[in-house]
Amino acid sequence: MSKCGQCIIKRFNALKSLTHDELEKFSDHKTSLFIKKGENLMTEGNPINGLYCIRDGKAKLTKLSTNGKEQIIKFVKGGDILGQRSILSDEPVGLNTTALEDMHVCFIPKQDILDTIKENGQFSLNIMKVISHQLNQANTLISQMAQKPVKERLAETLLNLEEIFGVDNEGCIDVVLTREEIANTIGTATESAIRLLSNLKKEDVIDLINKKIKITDKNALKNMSDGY
Amino acid sequence: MSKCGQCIIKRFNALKSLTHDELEKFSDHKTSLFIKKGENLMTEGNPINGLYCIRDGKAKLTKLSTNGKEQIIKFVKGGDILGQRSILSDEPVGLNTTALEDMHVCFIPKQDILDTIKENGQFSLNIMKVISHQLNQANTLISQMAQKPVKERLAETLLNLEEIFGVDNEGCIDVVLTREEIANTIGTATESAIRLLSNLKKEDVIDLINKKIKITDKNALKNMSDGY
DNA sequence: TCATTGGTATGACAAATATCATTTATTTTT
DNA sequence: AAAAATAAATGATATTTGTCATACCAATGA
Repeated sequence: MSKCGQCIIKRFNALKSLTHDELEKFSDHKTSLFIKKGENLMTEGNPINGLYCIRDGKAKLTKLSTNGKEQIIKFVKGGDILGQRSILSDEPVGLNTTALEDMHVCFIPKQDILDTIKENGQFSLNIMKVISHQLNQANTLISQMAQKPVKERLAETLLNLEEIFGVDNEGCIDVVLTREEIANTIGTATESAIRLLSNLKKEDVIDLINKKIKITDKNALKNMSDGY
Repeated sequence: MSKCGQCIIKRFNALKSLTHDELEKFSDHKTSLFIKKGENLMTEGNPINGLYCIRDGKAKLTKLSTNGKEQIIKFVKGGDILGQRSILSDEPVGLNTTALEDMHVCFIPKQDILDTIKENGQFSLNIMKVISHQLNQANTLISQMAQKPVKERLAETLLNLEEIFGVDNEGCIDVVLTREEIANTIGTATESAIRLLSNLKKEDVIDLINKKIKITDKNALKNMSDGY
């Protein structure tokens, strides 16, 4: 199995402040796992005993609401780390992590993480920064969900998706989601999401190519997301 | 000014893991401030240079959405600490903190906090726990805002308010909010909030006494918040 | 005391969104 | 390739929620 020291993923996340020795320890203890599209990496309510570092692939983080509907809270991709919140607060996992495509993930045991947090102040601060940033994003999302109508939330979501996943060589947002998943992201009925996407296409703001979405008028979307 | 070592507030929050020397340092550097009802302790977008520890009083944490409406994200009270997210992520303040009644607050300079985080692993972990817990709550709220209809969100909010602020000697939720503030918490129009409160009173689930709300049938509210 | 103000309440109506039904397209299985 | 299953699209309609208008009430100050 490859060494953590050589993994380029670590350059992009909180692991970048680790010393050589700490990386060696992680390397020795880590396990590598492969998750198939549709499978769960973590499940809401379950305990967790380590940190996951995504080497490759995309996933949705979801919550099941009391009425049985799935709410997508967040999307993650290669370079993101998962499980830190649950490890730190010593609470069960809060969100389901479901692979949107086949994933390759590294697992680092909880104790190694906690030891390193105590020893390496900079690593500790980096992890805090990640969580702090996530909290800020979550607060923003609460406000948007509560205040914005569905059309604005859809516009916002499309811009977010392009921001997170980038575009493929045809200019399409580089992730494949079902209409239902888009609806579950913005918190609306699948039919409503479909209708609004159709409207956006008619208004020449987006293009629907195969299973992917291409933003053709980003400014229009930005204005729309702000209610203009 | 009183010493941090004697402050009972510290028993209830992340400050409880501080050593005697650390508390002394905080004591020497801290300043005490009084915020009148309606005034802001922190303002969205502003930089922050320390941690606030609420000794007494209640506040709402809000975000102004692009359409100019206020969204209440969270309520805080004596014993809660504020500003840790912003300090740690080195980002501007994310939420306005507005006093719901006169407040007494202690301010501890940022550098003291950062020094202590590096030196005291347990304090560091406690702060992380606080933020992690907040992130979990925020994620839950996203799901509720996105998936639940207004009536269920109101029921949920009333239960939350009683949980946070407790009840006074008449059994009323011990905080005074305007109808507009309740509406801004659940993300609806003021008139809708008023109407739904009136309905709840007619259904004998709550009682409206002066400016306060008394939950008279908690079970009914719980069921309602779950959509039954 | 009266007048003014801000918060609360309620009705009438409009707009947004969900639900149900049906059709069409796309993918998967046989 | 045909059949079956799943996903997407669209119309019709019901429900929820927001907006506007107006009335009411309670606190406050001249």
